[in-house]
Amino acid sequence: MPAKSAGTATKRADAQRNIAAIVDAATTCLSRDPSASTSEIAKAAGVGRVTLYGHFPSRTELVDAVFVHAIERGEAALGEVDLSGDPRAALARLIESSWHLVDRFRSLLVAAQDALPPGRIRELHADPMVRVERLIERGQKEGAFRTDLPTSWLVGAMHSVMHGAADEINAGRLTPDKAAEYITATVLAAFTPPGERVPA
Amino acid sequence: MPAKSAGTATKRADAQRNIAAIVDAATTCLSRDPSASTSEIAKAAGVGRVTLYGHFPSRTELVDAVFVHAIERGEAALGEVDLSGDPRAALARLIESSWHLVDRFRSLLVAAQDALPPGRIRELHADPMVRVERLIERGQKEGAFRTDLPTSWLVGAMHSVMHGAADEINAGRLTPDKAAEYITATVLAAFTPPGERVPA
DNA sequence: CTTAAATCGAACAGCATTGTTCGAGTTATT
DNA sequence: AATAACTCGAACAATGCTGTTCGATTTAAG
Repeated sequence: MPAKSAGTATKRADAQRNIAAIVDAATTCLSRDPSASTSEIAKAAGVGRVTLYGHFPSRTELVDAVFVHAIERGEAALGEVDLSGDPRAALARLIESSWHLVDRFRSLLVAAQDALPPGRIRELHADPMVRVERLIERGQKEGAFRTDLPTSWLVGAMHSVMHGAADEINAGRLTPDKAAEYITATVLAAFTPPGERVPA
Repeated sequence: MPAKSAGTATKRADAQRNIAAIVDAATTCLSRDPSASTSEIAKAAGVGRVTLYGHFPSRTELVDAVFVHAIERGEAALGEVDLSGDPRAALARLIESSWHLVDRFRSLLVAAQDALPPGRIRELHADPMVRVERLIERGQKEGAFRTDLPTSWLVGAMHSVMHGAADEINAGRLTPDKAAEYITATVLAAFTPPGERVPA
């Protein structure tokens, strides 16, 4: 009787291991090629294609699971960032952490964009978004960040610059070690209220 | 005898019309869906699929032709922008013009990215890029723009913000009429040298 | 040790795409 | 009006993907 307690259909140990292997393999495969096929992913996971479909009813649901997993890992990392104190310093710390996530998972975002139904991505991005938004709002209230542009725009601008940095690295015009520094300098300047001096 | 002068294989008038119609239709189709099929494009052009392949040997070459055409139109528009005088004002004018192009052709860029061989896009973007780069370099020499970040990074950052604006519009968080204003405010602040005041 | 769960590869059906071929019909050009 | 260029739709082959079914085999769990 596989049902230990009511409702929870307990999977066998090897099944759980394979599921984890598939999600892991899918993460790396989709990060390399957003349109990676299920064959490719199954092979990378060291598993038959049938097994994959045994655990995920469709490619779409697999991509969804991978995306959810990535978001969770991101949330965990971002949750440990100290967002107190001077908003500018806090933003610098947040960028430092966020940047690595964006760089690592941006191709995966592309995969999600043309596999998942519209709106699903923003639904999953909502929580991580809030963290950034809160910090920016606090900075605006304290006069550290400009208020002549909407908070949502500033969030988007920060996102855009990070994505742009990933592109620059891909194009070979930027080295990964300098990225965080450039992003921070650019965003801090962009957030400075008109009439105020840009921090050095 | 269709050969009027040596070498130039003169196409018949209706053929020329159809080619133009195909490129036009492809532009709008690929702008809506970067993975639009040749059937879709042919139908939109009011032309048989065979005719399309009669003029373009492969889907790839059609995408290339569309992209080249778009770049040419863009170059023409940007060539009329006055880039003299205060670098900040000139940049604002350049953004105003560039923005519309980015907004109109960004999906087409996606189509090009996964249809054209790597490097081809940057090859075609080289000329338009120079225009922006020159202006930023002048601004840097005159002390209007920061010099603690590479020119190529600043170019990329401007590009990223414009692309981000297009995303915001797509997501319904931004209206097209405010976009140029937001972009300009953000980029001008981002370009301000550390220690200097952000222009109002 | 017994049983149920999980695995495997091969093979199938279905779908969409690209690019080509054919023959018959239409239209611009001179 | 004669000719060559052009167009059309239908049909074809080749490819690659998704998702499913089959029967045989391995493996975890009580």
